[in-house]
Amino acid sequence: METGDDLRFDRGEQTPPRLRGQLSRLVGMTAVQLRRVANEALGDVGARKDHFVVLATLAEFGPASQSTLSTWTRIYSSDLVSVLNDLASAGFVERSPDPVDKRRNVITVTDDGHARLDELGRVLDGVNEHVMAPLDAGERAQLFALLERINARLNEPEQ
Amino acid sequence: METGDDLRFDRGEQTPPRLRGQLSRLVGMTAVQLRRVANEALGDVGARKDHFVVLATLAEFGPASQSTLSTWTRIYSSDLVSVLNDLASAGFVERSPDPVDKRRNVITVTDDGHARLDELGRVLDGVNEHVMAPLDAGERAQLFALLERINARLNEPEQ
DNA sequence: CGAATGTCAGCACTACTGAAATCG
DNA sequence: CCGATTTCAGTATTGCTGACATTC
Repeated sequence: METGDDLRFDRGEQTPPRLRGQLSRLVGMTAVQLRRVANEALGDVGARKDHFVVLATLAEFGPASQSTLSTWTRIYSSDLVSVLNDLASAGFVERSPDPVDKRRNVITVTDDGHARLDELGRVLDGVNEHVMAPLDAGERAQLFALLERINARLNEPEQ
Repeated sequence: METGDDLRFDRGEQTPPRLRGQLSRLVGMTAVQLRRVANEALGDVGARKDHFVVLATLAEFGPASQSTLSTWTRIYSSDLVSVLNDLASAGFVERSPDPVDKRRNVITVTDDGHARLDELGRVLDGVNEHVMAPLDAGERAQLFALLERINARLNEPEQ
């Protein structure tokens, strides 16, 4: 099954030049892999990515309604519901009705929630360190800066 | 609904430091946006991302079986089927049985396929130019180089 | 009334798995 | 019999939309 097979010679991990120049492909492949390793690490401690995002945002900016939390985190309000269900039932946040506006809930991080945030932070720091090991501090800063500029461009009002 | 509302003061697009240091979040957000603009542009001419990937790979490396095409493109064989159905029914590739191994198909790009590849290439080049406009040539090269090193790290045999 | 908020149900896309049929 | 190839069916995750009830 090996000899005379002219369709399976090894191109290995090569990529055609036309594809190599596509930023969306390179970023996309990287994103998939990064998400995979991050989710694996978080899954080991029973968490998901959005748990960390919500806890970190609340810890930094203070209590908020779900709608403001949605704009801060860029997580859709509809998706926030199940994330907050998870966090609340585990005792990491408290979801209490806002006395001055009965449409809203006020979301607050508990002490357990701060501890959880620290735990998830350590997990993710480990992942980041492992992934970025080949880059020195200057290169890491440069990568972040370049990606943030691309991001800013993508978030500009179109045209 | 504005006065006395201490839950909605504007944090704007700020991001907590803990989140700003997460490579997976930054790359993930960038990937989502890049995919969106690329898909919009490709959708305008009735194509999808994988169509370009397959055509570009076949044009560069020559005819191949679906299984080798799968390893070259990193598209799962099961997902390749519908992509090739699209391309074949539009006349951009030919899927003919391999005479020396009746399990395989040989996939070949047609003349129309090469024209289509050029068309999609122009479309995507336009997208890339628009997105990377704020970066000069050196910065673009650096961004690609850094991402490729991260990618190589992620593709290392684990540990 | 119109607008905002939280909730639910569902869609589209993508990465991925499993199994079956055919053939080497 | 074992393994490779193509195909189909289906799962899980995620970004996103629409609708609804409640409240401002």
